Amino acid sequence: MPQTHPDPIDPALTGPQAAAQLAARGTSVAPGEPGKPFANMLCFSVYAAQLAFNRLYKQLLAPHGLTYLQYLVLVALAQAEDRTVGELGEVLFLESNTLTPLLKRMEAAGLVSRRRDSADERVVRVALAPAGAAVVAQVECVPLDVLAAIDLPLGDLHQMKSAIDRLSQELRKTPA
Amino acid sequence: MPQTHPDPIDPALTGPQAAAQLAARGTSVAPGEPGKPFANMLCFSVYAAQLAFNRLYKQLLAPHGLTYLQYLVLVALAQAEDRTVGELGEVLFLESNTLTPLLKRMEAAGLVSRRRDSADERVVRVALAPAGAAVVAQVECVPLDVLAAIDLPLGDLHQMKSAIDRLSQELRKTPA
DNA sequence: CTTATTTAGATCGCATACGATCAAATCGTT
DNA sequence: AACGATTTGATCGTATGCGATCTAAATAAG
Repeated sequence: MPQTHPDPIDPALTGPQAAAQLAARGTSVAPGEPGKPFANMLCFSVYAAQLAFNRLYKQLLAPHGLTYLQYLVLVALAQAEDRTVGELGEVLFLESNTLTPLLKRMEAAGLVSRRRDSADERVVRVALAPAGAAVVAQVECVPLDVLAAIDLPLGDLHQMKSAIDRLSQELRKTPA
Repeated sequence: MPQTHPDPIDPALTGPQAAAQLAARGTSVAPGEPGKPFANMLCFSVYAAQLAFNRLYKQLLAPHGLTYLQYLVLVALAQAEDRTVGELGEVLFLESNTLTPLLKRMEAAGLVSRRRDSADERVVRVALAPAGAAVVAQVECVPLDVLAAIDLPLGDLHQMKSAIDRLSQELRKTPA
């Protein structure tokens, strides 16, 4: 059966794409090349780096049944008796609309426990469950493996982290 | 009706979360504080920066009916006659499983056109549609607005971008 | 004490991302 | 021509993120 491709792309407006060649110097910090559309966009560099980090972590965490965000939650919980959903949101820069479904999945997987605070029934306290603590121990070496995969001087990484954190702070100032 | 909270958190394993205090020095490049679980994780800094960028761009792009990724696609298409799905994937570091639904939504919105290559029917060529070109013109100033919101020296941003790009490259090497 | 306001999570819909799989078209070899 | 392997997108299921809205609990006002 030829000519019946899964997605034939029906009419489709052809359109005069002559309107190209627009500056498009997003978060521009330098003039751009034609082949590399995002060569000047700091935002894209951060975006691409996050994709790369996420993919590398995914490879290392998937065998333990963890996603990167779930790993972050476990790390955050490993350093405290428990944390409320709001406190988790503060350290992760996320809201309950993201955290609640995430924490429910993690609870279903036996990684964390969720409990209403008896003093304030609005508050949900999240803590590491036994299985979660076990997984935390298993993935303890993952960050070092990632670090080992990066062939750059530790000092450079320190500087980079400080710089990115400053940038982050600046970006979080404005939205208000 | 009291005591019937939307999500009561049924049995929930209480669990001895005593297994905390684990090093958890993810992508660690320095010793950590108790209150800041990710103070040493470069990966988290990148993650948080990406969230912050995305939120700021969302504010500026939403009035034009664009998401950040859709904006990136338009920028990429503004600099070329057209691009195949694969070529878009190369510059955006994404695969067809993400791009195809995205491009279909953008086509439905009249932002881009999708066409099978007549020479090779496997290939889909994506180009800027009239409405897409118009939106590109409208959002031309967005990157400068973002840049203006960042109270840091341009030189620092240049350096930061170079450093992040190097990091990105390193991270993309390993997965193979 | 009763009502209005605030606060903490939860819910819903939509838009990314990605692993796994599939279909169609092309290419390479015979 | 024919058939297997490769290439290019598309499809599906799941997990983030987030705007908008909702509920219940706690608090403030009267």
